[in-house]
Amino acid sequence: MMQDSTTETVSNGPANQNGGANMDGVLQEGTPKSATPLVDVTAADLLHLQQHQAFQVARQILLQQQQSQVQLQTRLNPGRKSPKLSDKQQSQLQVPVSVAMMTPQVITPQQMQQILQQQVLSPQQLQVLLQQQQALMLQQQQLQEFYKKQQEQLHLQLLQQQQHAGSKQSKEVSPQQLAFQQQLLQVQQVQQQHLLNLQRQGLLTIQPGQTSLPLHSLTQGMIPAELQQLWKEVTNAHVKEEHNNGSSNNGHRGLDLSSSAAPKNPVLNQHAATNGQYMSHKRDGSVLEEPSPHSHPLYGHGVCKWPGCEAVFDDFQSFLKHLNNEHALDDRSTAQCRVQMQVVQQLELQLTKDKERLQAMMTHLHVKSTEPKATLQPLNLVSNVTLSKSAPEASPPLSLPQTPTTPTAPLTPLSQTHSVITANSLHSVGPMRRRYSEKYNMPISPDISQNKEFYMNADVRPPFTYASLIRQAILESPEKQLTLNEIYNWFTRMFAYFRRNAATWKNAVRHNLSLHKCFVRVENVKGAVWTVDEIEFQKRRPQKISGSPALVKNIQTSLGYGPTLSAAFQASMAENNIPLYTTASIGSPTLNSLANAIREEMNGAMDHENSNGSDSSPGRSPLSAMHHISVKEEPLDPEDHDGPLSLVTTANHSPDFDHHRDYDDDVGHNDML
DNA sequence: AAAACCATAAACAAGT
DNA sequence: AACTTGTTTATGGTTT
Repeated sequence: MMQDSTTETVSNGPANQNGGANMDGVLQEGTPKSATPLVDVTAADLLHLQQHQAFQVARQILLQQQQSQVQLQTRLNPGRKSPKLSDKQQSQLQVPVSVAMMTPQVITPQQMQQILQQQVLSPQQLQVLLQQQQALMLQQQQLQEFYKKQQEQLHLQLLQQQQHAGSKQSKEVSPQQLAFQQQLLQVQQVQQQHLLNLQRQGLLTIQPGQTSLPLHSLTQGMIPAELQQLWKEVTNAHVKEEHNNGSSNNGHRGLDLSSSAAPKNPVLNQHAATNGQYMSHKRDGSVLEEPSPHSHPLYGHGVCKWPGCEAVFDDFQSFLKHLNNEHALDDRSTAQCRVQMQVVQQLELQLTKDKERLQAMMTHLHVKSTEPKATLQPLNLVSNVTLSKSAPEASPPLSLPQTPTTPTAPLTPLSQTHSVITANSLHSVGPMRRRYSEKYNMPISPDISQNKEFYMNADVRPPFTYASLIRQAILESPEKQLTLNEIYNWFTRMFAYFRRNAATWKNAVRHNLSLHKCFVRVENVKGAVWTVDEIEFQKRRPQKISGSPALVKNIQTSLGYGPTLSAAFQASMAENNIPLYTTASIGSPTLNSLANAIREEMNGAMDHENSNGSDSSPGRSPLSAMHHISVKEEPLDPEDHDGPLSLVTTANHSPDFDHHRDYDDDVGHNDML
């Protein structure tokens, strides 16, 4: 009694972990405005639209990085540089895009290594992944292309305006021009930011001569004062350059992308020196000696590999000089170093993300393969998905036993409804938000059945209440009765999620059993078993869809925000939260990501729902909806018997006639975990 | 705003 | 003594 007074340490554990763990450092919604105070130039309206998108993208990244930077800065320089720094920093932050990007890491090398180690890829997977990456790069390149075009257009417009205005003096331009120039600047800045980001993610290779980026990188490590100064120079020079450029020739501006920030070397344009054949005009001054290691990852193909440098050298000596000279130990270099760390980090994340994506895709495809049949033969599907589960004695009851629940709710319509939940309905999202509460209770079984594999492997919390699940467990049993332990086992067997935090959910199960009238305890020879009183169960107030809102919320929060973010970004953010949960068979990580994807959909899926009044399947889970969505995408998939990827097969999933016994044993081990 | 639900945590008791 | 099984109570969050 007394001794227990100390609150259990466990208490805060699960809840907090689930809920708040990852979200702190990640970006927060707002503050977009500050980044792009675009002036409206009617002429550029169209562009705006396009640019806006680009901005969004860039902004997201920036915000994220800004945050972490500030955070870190404050952590690193609590006292010393603080006065100056914070000062400058603020001004930096004010400059819409300029800086933001220098963000020292947040990941320790060890963490990274850990990540790496945990990601075990088969060669095949790796290959696929690589392909994916390539595709990504392609995308990025296209984006770059797009930027270029934008730039050109802007230049043209600028030119026109100038001509009209008739004045070439940058200082006395019309308000319009000013505005326009501003905009131009911003656009360029954002572009650079974005490009830089891409670069850092290793998605974009900077080519020699593309000084803009390097320069930008340089900025990263600079002392604020210096930086600001430089920024001014650059921007000014840039503007002028633009003017000159515009007025004199628009012909060979082809790839002005670089010139925007690096007016100095118009000659060195990226398209020129792909192979590093160029002589770099980079300022190379005095020669400092600093013994440098022989192995130089920083030197390759005659090019200085220092991030953002790209200087070209004929011989190694020159390079060494350059290295000592340009990349000596100073603020800038260290900053760049940090940046590089971040690059690595980014890559890690990217890799993780894509890997997960890949596996999710595979998982998805696999699942999908079983889906179509569902559409065709709702009932069979269950056994289908359940595959091995050709339970001899219990086959009929097990598949869709819940029928009993509501005579009013015919099975077929039900399953049909399920399949109906397709992209269509999804898109129709509309009016009603959330759940289709009303309606009776649900046959969650179809959902469970259909998503069985998913739940078995993915560390995703099933969107059902404990009560529903317990009921399901009991109903699935041959005799419609289970001991507590058997119920436990069912949970662990059917849901990866319940293979952890046993204490928590088991308590919840017990609690539910006791609490709800619908669960009746029956004394037995061997002890006691639990049964379900359907009537009571039905009595309960119309349940909401997937049970606990808390659950859903939980799920969603654990991943970041769903709805509004672009898929890409969401992904890129989601990865921050990737749990490294390693479980059964294949890839729990994958499944996690699958879950992510699904969750994305969930937001939508859940919304539309109520559309169908006739259906009486409130228990539908978003997940199942998701499933069908996927099915929808590829309606015809006739002979996909086993599914293309046998990956998903699980140990559990083998034939299990007397599965009860089997699992009880198996799970027994797990339980000890 | 209140009621109904749900999830969690936790104290306790009785049995093994 | 340590667990397991059940029962209750309390708290906090969400939906209707």
